Amino acid sequence: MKFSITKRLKGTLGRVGRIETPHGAIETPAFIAVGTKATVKALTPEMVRELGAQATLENTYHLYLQPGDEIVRENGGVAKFMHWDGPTFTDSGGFQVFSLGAAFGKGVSKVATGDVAREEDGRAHKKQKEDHGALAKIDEEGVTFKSHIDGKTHRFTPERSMEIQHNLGADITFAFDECTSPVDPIEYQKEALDRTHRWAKRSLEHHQALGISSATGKQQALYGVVQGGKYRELREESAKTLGAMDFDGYGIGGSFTKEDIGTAVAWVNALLPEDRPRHLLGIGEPIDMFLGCENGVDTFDCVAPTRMGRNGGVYTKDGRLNLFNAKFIRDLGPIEDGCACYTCKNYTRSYVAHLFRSEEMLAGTLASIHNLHFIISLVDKIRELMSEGGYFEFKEAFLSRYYATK
RNA sequence: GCGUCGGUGGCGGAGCGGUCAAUCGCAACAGACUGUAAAUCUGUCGUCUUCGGGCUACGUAGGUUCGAAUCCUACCCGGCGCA
Repeated sequence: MKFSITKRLKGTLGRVGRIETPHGAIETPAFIAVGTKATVKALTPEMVRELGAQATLENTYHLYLQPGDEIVRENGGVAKFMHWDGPTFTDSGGFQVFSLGAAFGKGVSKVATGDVAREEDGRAHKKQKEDHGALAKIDEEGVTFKSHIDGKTHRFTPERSMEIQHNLGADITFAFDECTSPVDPIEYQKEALDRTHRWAKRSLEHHQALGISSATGKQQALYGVVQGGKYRELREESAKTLGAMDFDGYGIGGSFTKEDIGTAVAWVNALLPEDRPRHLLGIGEPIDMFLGCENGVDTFDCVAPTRMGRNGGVYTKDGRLNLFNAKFIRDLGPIEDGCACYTCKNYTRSYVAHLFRSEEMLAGTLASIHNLHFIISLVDKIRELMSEGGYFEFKEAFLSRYYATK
């Protein structure tokens, strides 16, 4: 992998650049589509390409459990397996340590808002009662967890995650980390951070020992993952510690409070080596794209566009809409006026609302196309303006319209 | 005509003397969703409300009872069976 910076946004940490991987280049900043189980849900790779995605991000935990990383390797690696002809990333499975461990049954989102500690997500709570507790337990060596599919016990260590990711064969991989809960106390955040740093070192050493991907025969890049929650001293310590290691790039892992995303990213990126790309893990609301880009993030990934899309939520320049609302039943306009996506060029809100109400699969497909196109082209626009000027004017106009009271 | 079973909130369908404005589905209305245990989940869902409660309700009309969606009588309507 090669990374080059072509332009900087004056007075900020922001930069415009290019990541070259064995399977193609990524112009940055860029939004990466999430395809956890080797598919961007509801979309074919051709659709994903057409709506503007430059790369996709798959998941180690999910593909290890199903179909198994050996099978993906036999298929020539995850990109070939899923018929995606561009660059790919794989997350390490570290996030699942959080979502199946600390966050299990507590309704704690990675982006905390308000009284998360006391709120209980009904769905997770119900599942917890069925399954009698968290599925993951952490120790110094790694994580023991139960499959959410069949309950069987498995174990991940940094070394194991690297082996699996080498079998999956993505161009860019991540070190095995622990994503803490936003409600964990600072003492635990510190303990987890130190462990994540030891895991980072072990990930890097094992990655180097493994050499080229057994699936593709290509050299893979490895990103270390900065943690530290909302605490500045921990974030900075993490950036310095990992920055001193020989990673190809860096992931910035959550957990933040919503207000702190921009500041936490700035603390970290001020200290990370400038010549290596940074990926902000799992962040994807429109406002976050601005905060990330001007604070030196090069790539993002997030499930929000596709998950929300499947649930009837769509982004527009005038804010988010819920296509299940009665007011759209007879709305003959496109989801978003002036949008160039396939969905908006060909269908009315009325039609897509009908598909959602009648539970037709195409609903999720059309909404996912629009949402991914929306967020990808937003980041594309940001990249263009960071390079050619007009970024701040655009940001102000966009956000004031997006958040205008309707 | 006789017999029999049944008529419950927008729909389906529980309840069969009190704790019933009435379990539960569906539909409807709104909300949540940020490295995907997610085509998932949550709330509201007779009516009025100063959110304490009030009012009207279980085909219709009477009756029994302290008390009825639940028991009795008549009638109306529907399914089935027999003529």
